[in-house]
Amino acid sequence: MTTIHDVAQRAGVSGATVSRFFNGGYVGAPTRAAIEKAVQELGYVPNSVARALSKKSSHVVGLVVPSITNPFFPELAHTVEEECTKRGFRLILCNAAGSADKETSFIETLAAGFADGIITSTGNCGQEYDRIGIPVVSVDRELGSGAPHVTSDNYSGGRMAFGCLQRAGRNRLLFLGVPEESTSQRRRREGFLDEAQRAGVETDVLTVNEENEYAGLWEQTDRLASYDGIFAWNDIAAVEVIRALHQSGKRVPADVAVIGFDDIHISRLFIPSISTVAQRISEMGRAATELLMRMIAGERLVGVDYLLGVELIERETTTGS
Amino acid sequence: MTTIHDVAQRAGVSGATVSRFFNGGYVGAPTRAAIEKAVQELGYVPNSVARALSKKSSHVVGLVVPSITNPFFPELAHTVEEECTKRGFRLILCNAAGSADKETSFIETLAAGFADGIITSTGNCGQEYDRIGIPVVSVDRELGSGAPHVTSDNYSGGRMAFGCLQRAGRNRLLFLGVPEESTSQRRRREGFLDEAQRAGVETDVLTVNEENEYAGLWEQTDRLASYDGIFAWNDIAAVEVIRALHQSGKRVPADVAVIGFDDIHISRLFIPSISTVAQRISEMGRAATELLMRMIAGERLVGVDYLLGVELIERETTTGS
DNA sequence: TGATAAACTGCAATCGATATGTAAACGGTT
DNA sequence: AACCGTTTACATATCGATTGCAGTTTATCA
Repeated sequence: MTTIHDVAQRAGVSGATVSRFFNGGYVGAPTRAAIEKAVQELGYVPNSVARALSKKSSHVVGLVVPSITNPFFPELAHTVEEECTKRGFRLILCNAAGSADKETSFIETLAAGFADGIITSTGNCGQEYDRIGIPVVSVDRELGSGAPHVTSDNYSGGRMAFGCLQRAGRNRLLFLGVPEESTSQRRRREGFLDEAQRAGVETDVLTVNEENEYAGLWEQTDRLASYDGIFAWNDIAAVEVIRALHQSGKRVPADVAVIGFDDIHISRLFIPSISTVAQRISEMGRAATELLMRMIAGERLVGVDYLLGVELIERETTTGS
Repeated sequence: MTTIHDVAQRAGVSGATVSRFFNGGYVGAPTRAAIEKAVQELGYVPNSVARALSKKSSHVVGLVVPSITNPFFPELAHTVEEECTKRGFRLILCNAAGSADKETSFIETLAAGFADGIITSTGNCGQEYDRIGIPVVSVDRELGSGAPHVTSDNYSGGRMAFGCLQRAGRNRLLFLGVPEESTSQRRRREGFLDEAQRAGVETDVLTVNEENEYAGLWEQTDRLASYDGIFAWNDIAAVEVIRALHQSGKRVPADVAVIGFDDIHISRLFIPSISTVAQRISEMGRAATELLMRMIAGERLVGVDYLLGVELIERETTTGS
């Protein structure tokens, strides 16, 4: 590995001068030329680790996600990435894959100079985020800590989902979620159940482990088929449940109406197209990035949270035939 | 930020001893206890950047992907992640998002101490990888460089796809790809076309920009409907084309049979389920990680490439109905 | 008991880059 | 010739941790 000193030696100057060459500072024209030549010849690239250690800043943002196979997070990552790039930051993605250990390990690594800030959509390690000392913004989930968060109005979304199924004339309803309940899921469930209660409709709750792509769902097809309306806590779960119903001979939406949450890309493509409560994913990414950038710039943001509206999108899985 | 010296001071020992405490070395029992206590009280976490600079190793692997919205890459990332974790490495994901600039920037950052090795599935910057001086393995695509690569037998896969469509009695065939042709796509196309020629079946080629989720596809529905068999170069493209056909009133597979490539999770779930040439994604991740680990351990691997077999999976989009 | 090895600990150099303080050289003024 | 502000460049300390070397203490064995 060629270092700044190799370049300095070759150009006949000191390391400090080479450093200034890269970071803007007084460097005379002939010296500049000599350094350029040396850099060229040696193929020198500044060592970002050493630079990060010295500057205590890396122009890198870390995005921690709980899953990478649920397309919601890649879609979110995509917009965050764009926003970061626009501002001259690079984004690196860390998949905690549901493990709190991995998450902690990522947080610590990122905080120790690898990244200038963290955007997280995992909520397992709330207290960790408090003591790491670099800016943190959470998106989609709320941390216990004082970090700003950007979330959708999940509660209203849950209510909308109920309304949609009700208008489709369904009254044997099921909420389908996962056992480890995030704040997002809780709100969606509560909105759904509150509205159902108000309307006097009884509703069941079923949780299925999402490990192994909701494999557990396939052992429950009989039970699923005993409802005529299902609210899946996200679109991926909706896809799985529609497939399971289809497999067991039930028709969607004729026999069972299904509505999801998120509005990931596949929901529009699926046949039948999937009704869902749309989160404004790109807006979430944009808002989270903006908050983080302000914090990195030195603003102290506490209790500055975004609550984004959601939108009911009625497609084929709830609208008759 | 608390440093090793804060801990040392509080525990009444030298920094070196604290370092040894963390890295395994001679530390007496009472000293050990004192350090443990100090670490506890201060909430000290070793700074990974400083550690990486000193040790010239970070136990981090970077995975560079060309896209994150095509689930193939998240699925690949998932298996690579597992393999890395198993070996005590962390994986960070870098999405080049089709931009060679971003890719270069990631490579340089990763190479300059952030990562001990790189697994890449982007082929835009072949020559970059040669001069960075850390181990590189490519997967799914081939770099121009001497880096080991792990690829599927795309050529055979293309032939299988043709065979499948032929057995379904189709003879007005289309290959659907993207304009920026990767080595993978080229092989698939060549296998498909060679076999078609051998069988005396004429075949068209259509490329559609995948930006904006294949938006261009929707302007070509008439053309698509003029074929009775389509080989999409990957499953996501297959999903899009099936949706476009469905939208324009064509039936799959009755009117047009469609086969994809990859066997991502959604292919099995889609209705109709999508026929595809399966890549052994987890095997690819495993092989790539293993090669990289051997290189990190010091082995010089040149010309050591894996060519993994593919498997035809006939589902509903090609098998009558 | 004395010799020798093993266990333990600290000092200081090092990783590669940045930043501060210092100083030389510039043409021009007094 | 002393002084000016400005530009240019170097020496050196620093970031936070690791590591070789050396020194001290404790354990082991003849």
